[in-house]
Amino acid sequence: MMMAYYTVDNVLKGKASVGEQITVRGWVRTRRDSKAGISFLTVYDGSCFAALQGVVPNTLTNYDTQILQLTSGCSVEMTGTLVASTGQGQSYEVQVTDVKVIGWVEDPETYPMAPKRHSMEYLREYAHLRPRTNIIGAIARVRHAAAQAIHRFFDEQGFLWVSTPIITSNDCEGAGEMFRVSTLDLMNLPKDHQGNIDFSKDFFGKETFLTVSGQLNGEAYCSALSKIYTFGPTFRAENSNTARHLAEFWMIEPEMAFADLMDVAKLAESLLKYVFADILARRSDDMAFFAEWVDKTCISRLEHILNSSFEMMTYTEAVKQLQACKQTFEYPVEWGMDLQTEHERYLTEQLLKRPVIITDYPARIKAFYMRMNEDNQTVAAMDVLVPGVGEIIGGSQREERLQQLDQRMRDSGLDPAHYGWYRDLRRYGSVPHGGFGLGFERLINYLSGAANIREVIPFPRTPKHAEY
RNA sequence: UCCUCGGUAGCUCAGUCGGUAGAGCAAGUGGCUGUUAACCACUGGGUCACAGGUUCGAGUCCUGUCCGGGGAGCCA
Repeated sequence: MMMAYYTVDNVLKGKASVGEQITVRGWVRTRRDSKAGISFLTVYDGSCFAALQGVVPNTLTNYDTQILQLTSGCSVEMTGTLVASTGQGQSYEVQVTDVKVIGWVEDPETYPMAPKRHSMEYLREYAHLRPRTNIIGAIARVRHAAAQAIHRFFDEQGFLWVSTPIITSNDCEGAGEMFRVSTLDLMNLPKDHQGNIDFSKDFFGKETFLTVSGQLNGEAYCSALSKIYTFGPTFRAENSNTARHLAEFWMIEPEMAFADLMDVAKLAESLLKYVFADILARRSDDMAFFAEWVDKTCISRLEHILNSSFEMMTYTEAVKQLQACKQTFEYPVEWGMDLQTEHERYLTEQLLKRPVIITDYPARIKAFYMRMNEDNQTVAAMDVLVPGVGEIIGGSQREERLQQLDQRMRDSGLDPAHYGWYRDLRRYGSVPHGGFGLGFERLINYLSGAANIREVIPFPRTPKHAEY
């Protein structure tokens, strides 16, 4: 007989017909025995949130020897006839005629993924087994769907995906500490005449690091192809121990030519809305799970956002609002100071209760490449803040005027001579342009309601943690 | 890195005034059952994070180290 393999998702979506002989392969979620002479075996394969229920009669030859020994986590190949289910909770089930055990769980008592609720902290210690749980599986599917949606959005909008380098010699970007890339022998470092490490002997002949941002390279391609974006890994060697920082994370950085800050803000809003709508439509099963077990509001708040526009507010206006409100803050609010987390939270979570775009920050607290405004005090920068996660996007219109750029570099303590190729972009056919960085994991955090960013990347890298 | 709270069974936790250990879940066995967060009964399961100290006696008090949670800074 021809064996027809199906994923659980395809079976539940009706791609197999009732009465058909089908085979699914996956892992046992639960086994429940009935004295009616049957066992219920639910099998998942990750293709969707739901598991497929098999009804296993005790007449199978391996019923006593194998079926009754199956525990959560065992891998099986289950064959039988697809039927409409008479029980509640599923539309289809399989009248099983054969179960092949592929792999046993050697000791069910100490199998780390017991069929019960585990804490997120516990699951994190088993990063190689946690994708077998409902919640991490759901996050993995949502993460995949969000990445696909982002690529689709940009493609539809005429943006080209540019792969900017992961190893870079761009230093002092002001975006944080960098991881060094080197092949030098740490036990026997080459030294120059002054006794400094001689990096001319290193692999690239100079100091190199893992990228903290693809933006500067992105600007080069934007200055020729008009609309580009990067989507790749990013590395920050900050000693950050929070629920929203990783040492290795993924970032999306669009860059648009002939664009001002308002164009950039509009792009950010339409990108986020596109992804929200897409996830609600395509991963409704996983979102329903999040809404029931993780964050009751995670669906309703996305729907609400889709029906309203983002709030926009200048930094100066935000400072006024914070000073006028009755809330008492640990840190005082004063024009010229960076907004503290408590301030950002108040604005997005209490005052507005939805995403807000803060624009036009004081030049002193922002990076050198952001474009100076007419007032000569603020720059055309923007941060998108969302409830629960905080800053999900940071972006700006870039300084396209060479003189102003050089001045901003010197004011930031940087030597323009070290930025030759970046300055060239302003010397040859410079155009107004801008873009932003979207933290991919922060986006998944917002979508799923997961409280910690370490749950939304498969193998999180944080200070002192690079296992697996 | 700073502040703060914690580390006790496979997991989540309780443990009073310092007197050698408890529950729920999970697991095992049996019962019941077209079940689906199953239910009922019984059983097994402990280097109380680690090292030192105080004490007749430490899960409990003190010191140090390691690890984890929450908050902050850095930012996406």
